[in-house]
Amino acid sequence: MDVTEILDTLNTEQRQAACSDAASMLVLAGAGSGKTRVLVHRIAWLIRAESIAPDRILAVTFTNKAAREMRNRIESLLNIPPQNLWIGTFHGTAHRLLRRHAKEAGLPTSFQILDTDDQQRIVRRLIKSLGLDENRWPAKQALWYINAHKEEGRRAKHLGESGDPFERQMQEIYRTYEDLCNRSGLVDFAELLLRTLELLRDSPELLDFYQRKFRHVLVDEFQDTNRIQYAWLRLLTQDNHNLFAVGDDDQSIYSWRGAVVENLQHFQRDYPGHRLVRLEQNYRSTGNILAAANALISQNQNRLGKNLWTDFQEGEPISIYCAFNEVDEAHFTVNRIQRWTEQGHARRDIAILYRSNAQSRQFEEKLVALGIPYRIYGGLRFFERAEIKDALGYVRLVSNRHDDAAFERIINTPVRGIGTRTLDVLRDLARSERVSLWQAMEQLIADEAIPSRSRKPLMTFQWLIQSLADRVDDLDLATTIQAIIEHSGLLNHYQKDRDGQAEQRQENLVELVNAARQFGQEPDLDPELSLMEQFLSHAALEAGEKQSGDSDDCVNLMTLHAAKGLEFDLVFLVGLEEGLFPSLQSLEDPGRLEEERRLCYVGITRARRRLILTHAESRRIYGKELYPRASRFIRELPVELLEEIRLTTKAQPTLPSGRKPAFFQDKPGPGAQFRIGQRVQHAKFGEGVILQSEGEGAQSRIQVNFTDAGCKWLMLAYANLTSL
DNA sequence: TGTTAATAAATTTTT
DNA sequence: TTTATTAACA
Repeated sequence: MDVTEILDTLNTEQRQAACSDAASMLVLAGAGSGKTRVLVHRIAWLIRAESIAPDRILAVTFTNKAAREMRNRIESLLNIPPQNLWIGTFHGTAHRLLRRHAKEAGLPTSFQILDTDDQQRIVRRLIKSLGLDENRWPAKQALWYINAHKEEGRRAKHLGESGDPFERQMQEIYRTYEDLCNRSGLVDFAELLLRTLELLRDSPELLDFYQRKFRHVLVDEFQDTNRIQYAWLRLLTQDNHNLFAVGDDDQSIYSWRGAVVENLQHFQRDYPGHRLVRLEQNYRSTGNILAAANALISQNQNRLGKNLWTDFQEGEPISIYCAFNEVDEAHFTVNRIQRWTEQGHARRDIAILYRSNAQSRQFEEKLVALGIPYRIYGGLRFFERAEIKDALGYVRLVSNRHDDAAFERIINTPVRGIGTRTLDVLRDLARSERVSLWQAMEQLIADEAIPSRSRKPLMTFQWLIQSLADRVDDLDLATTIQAIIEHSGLLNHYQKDRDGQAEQRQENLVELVNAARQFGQEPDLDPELSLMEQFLSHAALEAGEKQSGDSDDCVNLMTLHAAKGLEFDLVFLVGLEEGLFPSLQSLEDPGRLEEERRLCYVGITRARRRLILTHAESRRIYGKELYPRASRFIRELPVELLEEIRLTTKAQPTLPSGRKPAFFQDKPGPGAQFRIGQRVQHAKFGEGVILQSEGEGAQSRIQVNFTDAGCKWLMLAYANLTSL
């Protein structure tokens, strides 16, 4: 087999990594250094040069998208689809193992996956049923508690006795939640991972089998792994240490979600004899952009260390625009976008990156006003939409009557006269008898213990689900879902236009049937499992596209987190202000601040050719006017790389030193006596010193260095300064 | 049972 | 400011 083509296109370091003969390998892959390339070529190398059977390679990623891309690229590199190659997300792979070994894992074969929304509903309801005050015990907090413990591998039974009443209460919630999930056959995202870890750990035969099976394990985005994921990788590679990890500590931006960057160090400790390769040549950005990124990230402590370089030109300087407020910021940005596209550049190569989703609105408004197509990343995804989840709720209950999450969701959707009181009785009964809500309902109906006014709708519901199950028995997946949507009354329910979304919702339901039909044609389905179950799992694990592609050539708007892994010719990094980016919550904590800085690093390194940073002097946040200082991240960039953009109406005449601009000296009114060096008082900013001025008349602006608020450019006309 | 008024909360989100 | 959730109401 000719393997040169696998190696030809790689640089020295990439090649070292791809065809290494060391068991374990840690690849520190800087932004834009070709990390996916290395992974793909490594797999190709293993198959072609080392004759490893594809089914003995496991490659794990974090997102479905990354997994898909890797699969596609391997296919095109090898020219054939590598059969039985295990490429998938951590959760997808865990799910696959749990389905295969449900019994050993202590799960019913028909277990269902809870997404975050389902999980929160369950916890909220559970807190209620424990008779707790929802204000004192917010579901969100309990959710966080549960997930954090699961991500650390701790079950409720592992938690020690505590004298702390808060801790005790949380433990009880956790215990009850675990109990309920077990009874209903429900598995949340964290549970998928933890369960799989326990499965392998507690079953020596299985562990042995998979250790032998997977001769090579490869991981993408290794810096994002949490404790469970790392423990799981270690377990699988315990005997041969064949772990190939690719990551970048400088792009670790998910520690708040349980990612443990230290896993990079743990790797070095736990895999003695590993080889370490740094990929530092960047194939994406101009020299200036990389210099800025390097300078910024060098401010962080405890890095493994890495310096990006490129063969490309220096390129243009990095621009900074200081806007008056968030409206001006959007105005400026969108004007620049228009200018750029008029020069013949594609919109799809432009991105506006912000710290928080709330910032998108201003930009949207301006884009709409100028008729520039755009796309926002990060809305509801297809399988997360209410109507879709309702429909799937019926499907779930039909296939597993004990699925309490599904039961809760659809018991009164569409409304069928089952009110809160009846539900409370049901929940109490279910809890005290330790049965599912469905069983509680059956019991309640049988006992005739409730008034017939509440009993009747329950019976109707029971009959409905039963009849759906009968009707659907021998139908295929798509027809089943179609039938369920029609006969459950959901379609009818969503025909009523309450919020102008009726049409969209109905379309989505039709689309769901299409999706189900298409799903039946998928090539890599497991013939051992029912199609329905696989479809439901698919819906939970891969929530679908964020948005249907309305137009191909769109300006991209997204958060910095969402931008990781993407690249654009022109990038606007907006809202660079203290308290916004870095975020308010991170200002006090050096660790969190470093993560913000890494986030900024990620943002900068998204840009291929041109990077424009903006910040505003005044910004409305939650209805309050704030006057934030420019972000420290701007100050951390080398001045020589930067170019400040000023929108002056007229060119400023160069004046002999000592002379001040005329308007500055004899402008009538309260501003008359302002001059450079003058101490002034501002209503919001307090005292400061005038540094310089620019512009004429109504456009004239002055720069004032305030004692407390820092340096600001102000419109002289609105600044309302008094001299001191 | 659906509407409305009040109230609270408000980063980031791969699965 | 916006948004979601809940309590009150007709």
